[in-house]
Amino acid sequence: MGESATTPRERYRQQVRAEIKEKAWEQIAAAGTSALSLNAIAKHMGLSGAALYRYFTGRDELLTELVRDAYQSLAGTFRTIAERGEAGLPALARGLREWALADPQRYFLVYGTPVPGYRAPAEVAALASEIMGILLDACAAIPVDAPATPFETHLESHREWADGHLVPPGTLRLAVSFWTRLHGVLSLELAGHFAPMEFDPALLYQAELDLLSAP
Amino acid sequence: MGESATTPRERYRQQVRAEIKEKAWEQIAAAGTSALSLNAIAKHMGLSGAALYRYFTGRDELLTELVRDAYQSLAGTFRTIAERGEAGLPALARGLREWALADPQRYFLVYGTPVPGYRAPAEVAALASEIMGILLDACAAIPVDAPATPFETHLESHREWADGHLVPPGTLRLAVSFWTRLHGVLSLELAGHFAPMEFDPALLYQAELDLLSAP
DNA sequence: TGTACATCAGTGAACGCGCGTTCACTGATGTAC
DNA sequence: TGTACATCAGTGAACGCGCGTTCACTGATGTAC
Repeated sequence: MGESATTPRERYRQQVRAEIKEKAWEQIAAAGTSALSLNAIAKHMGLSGAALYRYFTGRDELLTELVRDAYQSLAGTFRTIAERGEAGLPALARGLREWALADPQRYFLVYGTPVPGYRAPAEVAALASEIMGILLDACAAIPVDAPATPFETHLESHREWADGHLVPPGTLRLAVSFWTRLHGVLSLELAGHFAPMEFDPALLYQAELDLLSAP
Repeated sequence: MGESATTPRERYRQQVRAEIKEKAWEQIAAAGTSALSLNAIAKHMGLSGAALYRYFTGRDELLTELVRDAYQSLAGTFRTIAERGEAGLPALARGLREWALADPQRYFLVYGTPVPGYRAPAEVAALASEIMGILLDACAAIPVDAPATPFETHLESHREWADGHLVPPGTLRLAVSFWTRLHGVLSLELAGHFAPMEFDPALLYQAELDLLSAP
């Protein structure tokens, strides 16, 4: 329902498009983003390579859509948490971690090594901004001290990017630290850098979260 | 000197090998690791593609050597700082940042998105371990509290990886946090995720460093 | 309900490309006497 | 110092491969009357 207005043909189209993307994710998971190939996807689906051009104008459009979907997925996760009213930092942190672990390659498509030439689709900036906005709102509920460090002082004159969110520098710093610290743990964990050490990354993640607002 | 025993031919060989690697880095910087190609390197050097097989058994060996060089470069940076006797955390942090900014793609080769199938050369584990060792030694100079958080308690029974370094859990946690927090800032910065916000990442980096040992 | 036409998913052959890699070879550089 | 031989850097052609992409086409599915 809600899609009942679409014709069967259009429904079929969307189904195949979805299946193409699904196979694309499988391929990325198996051999990385650079191994993404329309021909290989087609073969996996029992189609000729040319058939996919009915659904995507080319490899670039597919990749761009995957990136967009990845951002949308993370933004959706945050939005859902916020709408449930449980938008504290712990809830967002848990959501972020679950989202990352559910599909590491999706995480890397958003936060991983950038391909030097690649330009993300415009829509992505808005989604990234929404994610930051939800995080800022959650941070605004936490009391912060007056600006003390040089960075916080610096933020006083560099916070136009937080437009619409009337938050003090301490709050901005909290949001940024939330982001960088949790990302630091997640990316090293997902890249396998903790493997030689036997500790549980989940506990480290929690510890970093706990130290955020209780300095 | 020290290499004066090598024949001119051997010297030439090493020179060409070095030039190949140089061009390889340029190529990686320009279009990412996945774009690394022996033929393209050869063309840039005015050689036929086949000529490079005198210097590397294939693309894989070249890539593996670049990875090894990257690790060696970071380990060397840390080692030099430690040998100078200025092995405090601020010195290591500064060294890490300079190393990362000097060549972002080299940084990403070490800490970036892993290629699902790829296995790092064995030598790399030893270098990673040396890096961690130097960091642990620096952290050992800083007084820490008795284990308080679940993560620190957990570390008491999971610290065999720090063998040879007789450090308390609080020290291990400090080293791990140093690593993850600074990496969090660096990787987001180098990937361009701070671009929309106008603040200076260097100040954030410094702030994260300052908050490490003064919780 | 049946026929005539339009739409559109998918095919298969073809294109040019750059890749990694092998191989028999040429010619310059070094070594032994 | 000069000659005979071995070493080795680099060539150029060739291999098979998979890639992205285009194009004229077939045949099934939907639409209009």
